[in-house]
Amino acid sequence: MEYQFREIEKKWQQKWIADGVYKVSNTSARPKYYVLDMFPYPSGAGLHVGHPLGYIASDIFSRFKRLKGFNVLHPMGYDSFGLPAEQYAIEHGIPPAVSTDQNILNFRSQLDKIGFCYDWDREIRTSDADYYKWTQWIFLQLFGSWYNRKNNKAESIKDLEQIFNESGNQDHICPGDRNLRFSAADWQAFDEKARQDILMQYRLAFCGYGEVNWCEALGTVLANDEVINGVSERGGFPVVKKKLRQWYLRITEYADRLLSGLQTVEFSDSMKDMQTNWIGKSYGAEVDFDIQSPENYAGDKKVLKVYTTRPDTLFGVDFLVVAPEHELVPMLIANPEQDKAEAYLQYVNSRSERERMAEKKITGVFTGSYCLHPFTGDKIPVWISEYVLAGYGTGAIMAVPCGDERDHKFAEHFNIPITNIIGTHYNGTEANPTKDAVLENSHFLNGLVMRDAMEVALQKLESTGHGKRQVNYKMRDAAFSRQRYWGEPFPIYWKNGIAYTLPIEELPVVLPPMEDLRPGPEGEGPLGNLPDWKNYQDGIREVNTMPGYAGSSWYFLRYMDPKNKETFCSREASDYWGQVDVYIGGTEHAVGHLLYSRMWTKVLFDLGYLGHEEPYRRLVNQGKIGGDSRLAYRVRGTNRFVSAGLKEGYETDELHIDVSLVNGVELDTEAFKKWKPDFHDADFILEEGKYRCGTRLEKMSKRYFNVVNPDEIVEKYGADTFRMYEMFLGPVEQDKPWDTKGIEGVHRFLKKLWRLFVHEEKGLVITKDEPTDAEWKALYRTIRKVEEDTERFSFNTVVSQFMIGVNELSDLKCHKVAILEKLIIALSPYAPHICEEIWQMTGHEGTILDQPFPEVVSKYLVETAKAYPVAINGKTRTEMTISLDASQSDVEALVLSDAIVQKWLEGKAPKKIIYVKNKMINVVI
RNA sequence: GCCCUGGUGGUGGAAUUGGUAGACACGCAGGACUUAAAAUCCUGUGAUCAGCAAUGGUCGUGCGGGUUCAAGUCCCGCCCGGGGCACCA
Repeated sequence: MEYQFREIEKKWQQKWIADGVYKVSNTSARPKYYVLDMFPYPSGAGLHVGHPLGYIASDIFSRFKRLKGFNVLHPMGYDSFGLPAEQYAIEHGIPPAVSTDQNILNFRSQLDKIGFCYDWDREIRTSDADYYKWTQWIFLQLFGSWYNRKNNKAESIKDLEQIFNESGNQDHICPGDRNLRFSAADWQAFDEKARQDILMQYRLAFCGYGEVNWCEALGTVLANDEVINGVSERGGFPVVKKKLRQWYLRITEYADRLLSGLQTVEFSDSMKDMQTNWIGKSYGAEVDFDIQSPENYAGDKKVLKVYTTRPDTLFGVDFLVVAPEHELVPMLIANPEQDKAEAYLQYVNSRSERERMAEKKITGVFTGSYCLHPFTGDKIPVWISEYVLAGYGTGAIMAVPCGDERDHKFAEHFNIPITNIIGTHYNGTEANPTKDAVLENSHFLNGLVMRDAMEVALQKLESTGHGKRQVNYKMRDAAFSRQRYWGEPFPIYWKNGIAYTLPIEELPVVLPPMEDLRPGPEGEGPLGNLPDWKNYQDGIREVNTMPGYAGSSWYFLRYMDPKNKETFCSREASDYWGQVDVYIGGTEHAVGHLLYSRMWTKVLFDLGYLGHEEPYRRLVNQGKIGGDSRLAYRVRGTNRFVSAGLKEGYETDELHIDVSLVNGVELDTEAFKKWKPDFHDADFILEEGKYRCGTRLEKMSKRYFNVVNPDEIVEKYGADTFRMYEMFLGPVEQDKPWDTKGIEGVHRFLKKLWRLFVHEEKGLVITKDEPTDAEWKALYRTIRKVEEDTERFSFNTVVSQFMIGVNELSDLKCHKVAILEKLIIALSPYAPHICEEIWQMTGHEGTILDQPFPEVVSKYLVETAKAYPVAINGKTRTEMTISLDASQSDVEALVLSDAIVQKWLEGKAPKKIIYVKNKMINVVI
């Protein structure tokens, strides 16, 4: 009887569902374990072989933990709001709700074929009203809270009103406007609008004005990646920046806790680095430079505040640079530079922030104005340049060319004289960002080492009132509204310019069905086109929707209690399941999703809805599987294709060929001719009778014809083979190319395993004989490695070890059930179908899923001797088997008596013999 | 530009803490079984030099230096690929 994987897999997938073996209970005597995948956006393209990589890893881990005696929560759902569905609706007239449902059906059928152990009763979809009701509810909590810096936690905005009523805001600096000051009497005198405007500046979810990419021709706001070189990706229309009212989350209030929380979780160091850098905490100073009034200057602000992290370089300032968006720019621009400056501003307005940051070309313009140095009184020119970003610090910098590379290039490019304050540390051609130089030309800082001068400068700035210490974060408050349709509506309506919340009884605010998703008037999203919906009592509804990360910021909580009608997740459920023990997903979510969900968790914790404030205890990043494209070379202007090895002799155009038409690199020329009508008459210049394609590793994408669908692989080799092969490809964390060819090896392994139990003609061949020590050793060595490596997510080496184990047992002709049944329990997380089938065939009742993971009996693994590599001067020359309890002198005597060692010694005495027990021996001559 | 990450045979990769580089597979070559094929099994397979062979020498983990008895692994400087950079998710 052969290994008939199709029958086996279908049979068990049906039986497992019928028996409800994957149902998870919130009450159990077993300890809990929560394994979570980053849930997918259900795109129309379906799954390719890259997607399930992380899902397979987490599935194996979940099954492993179950064998280890845990009550394992392993849910799946869909992040089903998002821009592509909306775009698809605009292009094809199919409503997002419809296409999303179709896509989810497709995803589900693809996932089911792979044999995952998800508890589908807990499935969630972020676009379900039952789900986003609670997303809206959490938004209301954010809206109804402020961050009390004294207590370091979110508190109710009602408490803040009470505080204002009693003592004004003197104890609680306004995060939205730190210059805002009012007394209790002021507060009591304010009208409703004024009070609400102030409260808005404290709320964790608040409204403000922010710049967006505005495309007049399309009448809509564009995402950064929809803008290319200042024009829209669709249609190529000009895109400019425009200020629109936006919702934000005050994540900056959590910056410090997001930083310190990193020390309590197991994320990779690189992941922690990325988050740390994103938060970008820096210590520095704000320095006030008085503006020397230009002729046309009429405003009342006379000070330009700059932010610097290097107050020690205060006397190396040669010019100041302000961001083009800086509020003082219109006042700073002075004749005769006015025209040039305005032309420059127009140019900058056409560029995205990313383009500006990536720009290597130096651009800028002199404003015509000067500031006065706070200590020397020198006149310092003020420039405008796009390399200074308005959102960071004060939007203005003091440029110190001798110490900062960008400032240096700027000074050189515009011929601005450079002051040297670090003596020989500056070579005149390149900035030196050292902190160890002794300062010169630096007034009261002369003679100090820069590192120490910082504190001196800070004190002086503060004591003279020219500046102050300032901690800054690169992180900005998170924009939380989108001018789009396919997202959660806000439970907010506006009246007299005041935002009011809808009563909780009215949640969910259901997204009204729409056919035509054209943008609304004046930069509004499509909901702006629905006057009936928009009107709410005597006000109007908020017509923005929430961004993609709203639903994904708390979904891990809903899985714990997915059907709860009373609350987003009961304290009982969240206290039982607690943190996600292992969270698996791609690094592309390193900063966005992970930081937002960490913040939401902290807010819910502060408000008492959760007992823990870090959502994920351990994070594992899975790599991407790249496509392995195949290329053909068409001789220019002909329909003739030249094989890759001969293409140098021709002028060719390169074309992507569907990978299914190619075996290895050899093109099936007949299939190619049938692929597209254009190629029907193609002819070929062959090498050695074959057409060889070029190859290239790149993103797996329809456009490159390199997409491999898991369904096809499962159909051809089975889910167990597919699961193991995905793991065998390499470390989960690493990016790697997909090459279907190697899958044969894994498939052969499963067939070989099968033959340990079943002979093709004789049927079952297992025996009840007592195993030998060699058999126990082969088994336990495998089990130990499987256990260790599974625990540390090294699944590729586990698959290798299973191959080694099965190879050894096959060589030993071992058909003993005592050995083999332990082996298949250990293998069942990796290849559940074949193991369950064998489990049943060998006479067991019930499922293999709940067996205990076999315990290693270490007496079979004890070694008494080791084959040591013996090196001469670090190069291995021979091998000697020596008892493990040998002493240094035993080893020296043995080694020196060895013929090969003697040959290399050439009669001389060795300088030293290094003996590292259980590792190696090195003879130094 | 900034941040992160990777680079080891023809290919995917292994080497967990500085200690036998290339485990395990794929591919390839040769052989067994078969009328034949498939399947299966066996042998070999980093490069290079010497040798009929057993075997032995040299080189070898992107490049150039360094530390060490010993470096794929640690340090310094470079080159190349991939991801992220706030409205793709």
